[in-house]
Amino acid sequence: MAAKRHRDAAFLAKYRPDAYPRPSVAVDVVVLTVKDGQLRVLLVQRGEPPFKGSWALPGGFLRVGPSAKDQGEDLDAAAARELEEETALTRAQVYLDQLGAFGVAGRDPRMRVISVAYYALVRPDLLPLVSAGGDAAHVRWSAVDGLRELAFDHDEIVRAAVARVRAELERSDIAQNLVPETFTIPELRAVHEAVTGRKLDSGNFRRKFNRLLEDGVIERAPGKRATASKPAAVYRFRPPSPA
Amino acid sequence: MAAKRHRDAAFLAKYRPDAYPRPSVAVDVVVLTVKDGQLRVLLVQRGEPPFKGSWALPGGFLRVGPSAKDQGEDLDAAAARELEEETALTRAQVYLDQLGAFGVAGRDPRMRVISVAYYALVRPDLLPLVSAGGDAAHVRWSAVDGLRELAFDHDEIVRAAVARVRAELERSDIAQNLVPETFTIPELRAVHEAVTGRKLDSGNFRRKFNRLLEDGVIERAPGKRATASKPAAVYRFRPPSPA
DNA sequence: TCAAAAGTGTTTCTCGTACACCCATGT
DNA sequence: ACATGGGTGTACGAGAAACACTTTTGA
Repeated sequence: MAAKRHRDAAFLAKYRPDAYPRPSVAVDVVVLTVKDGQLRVLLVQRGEPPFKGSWALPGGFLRVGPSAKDQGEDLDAAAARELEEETALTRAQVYLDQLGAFGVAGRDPRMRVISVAYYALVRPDLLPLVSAGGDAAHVRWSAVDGLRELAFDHDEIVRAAVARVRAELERSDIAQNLVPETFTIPELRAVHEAVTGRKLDSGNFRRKFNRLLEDGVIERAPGKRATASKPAAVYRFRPPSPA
Repeated sequence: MAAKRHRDAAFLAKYRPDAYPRPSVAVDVVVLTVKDGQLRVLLVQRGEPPFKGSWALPGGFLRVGPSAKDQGEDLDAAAARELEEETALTRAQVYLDQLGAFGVAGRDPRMRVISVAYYALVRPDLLPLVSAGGDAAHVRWSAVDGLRELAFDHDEIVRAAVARVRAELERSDIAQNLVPETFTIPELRAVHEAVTGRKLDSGNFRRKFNRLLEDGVIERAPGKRATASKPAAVYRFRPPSPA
């Protein structure tokens, strides 16, 4: 054991990273929205091997600069770029955050690839912009449950993203990135129901909502909205105050 | 905008990842423990440029195989290896989980490096094994607050790890990775206090502890422990039942 | 007028927080 | 004997959950 440690230390001292093979680094984005009362993920059909014809997450390789001075784009920028290429949505329009790195050896049959996954939340009123992007035939909003046969380990990445969003929903205000600018209480509730997959008591949800109102997180917006029955009051998330 | 998208699409179609520069991928480990009532992180002093002489997280480059068939070690394995090289602690002895990827361009002056950060929790009774590892002169357990002048962006990584552990502590049982096999209620409370940085009410903590007892997460261990005052009962986390 | 969904009220339980207090022990 | 810290009891408030009920509308 001590001998092994010694070998490792010796190895490290001599280790010259530029003399050894490097992995490729990809950035994949789990683009999520709520559509038809369901949490859905944006998938694109691959036109190239490997996994040609399979559905996969939008993504691509990180662009690395040629020199120490020009090291290329940031990871965040790469995620925003991939998002914009596939959906015509800019970073300012969506919530975008890193999920983690997925790098099991063999996950890409061509070569070693480390994928840094991001997740994005798209408000449903922006959905038309997405379709306007590329060719709709190879893009699809798929329900997040029971996904199979995705390229690479992308189903695992989607599962991780969904778990993350569910956890985040309970502790923060990310729900605002899944409703239009203005919304009614039942609409916000529908988002929570879609994400968690559970029916919520309307009365209890209203009380929680009222706490957000009192705390100033949410404010009344002008007007009412016609619904299937009684019209509902319209609200908006209060924009972050310019400190 | 549409024109830009088109250029990007054309670029992508022709993009041959192996023809473009790749980043190096490093794995850094935030090794945490509770020592002297404080949450502390393991730092090593760099013996090589860049940042020679500065304190940094233990870490190193991911070993990538030479071919599509042999793609090298998994990210998790690399983290476990780095941990063992620096501390002589094996993966089975500590809690080890991924934190995320840190890849801002320019974070390493030599070349583009994406660092996949992990965090590890070390029980204090294993601390002697750590010092037994490398040369103690270049290893240090530093308090996590107010860290400055770390190499690269390692202070940012430590901050992220601490935030993660604090959040995790409230929702899971990771505290068990920061106490010895058997422990008293006040000892576990001291861990919570060290991690959160707040004094906790001993009575309230005891009630929360009792819930864990009732839920079978924790069980009584034989014996008592002598303390500065009244001896305290000894407990242990119940090992996960072999399903 | 009837169903659907908005909106209100009430009750119960759990949990976090604050705080007063008793008890066993080492010094 | 007394300070220290283990261990117990109580009380309040916030919030989750379950559920009964009224009100307003479109069909």
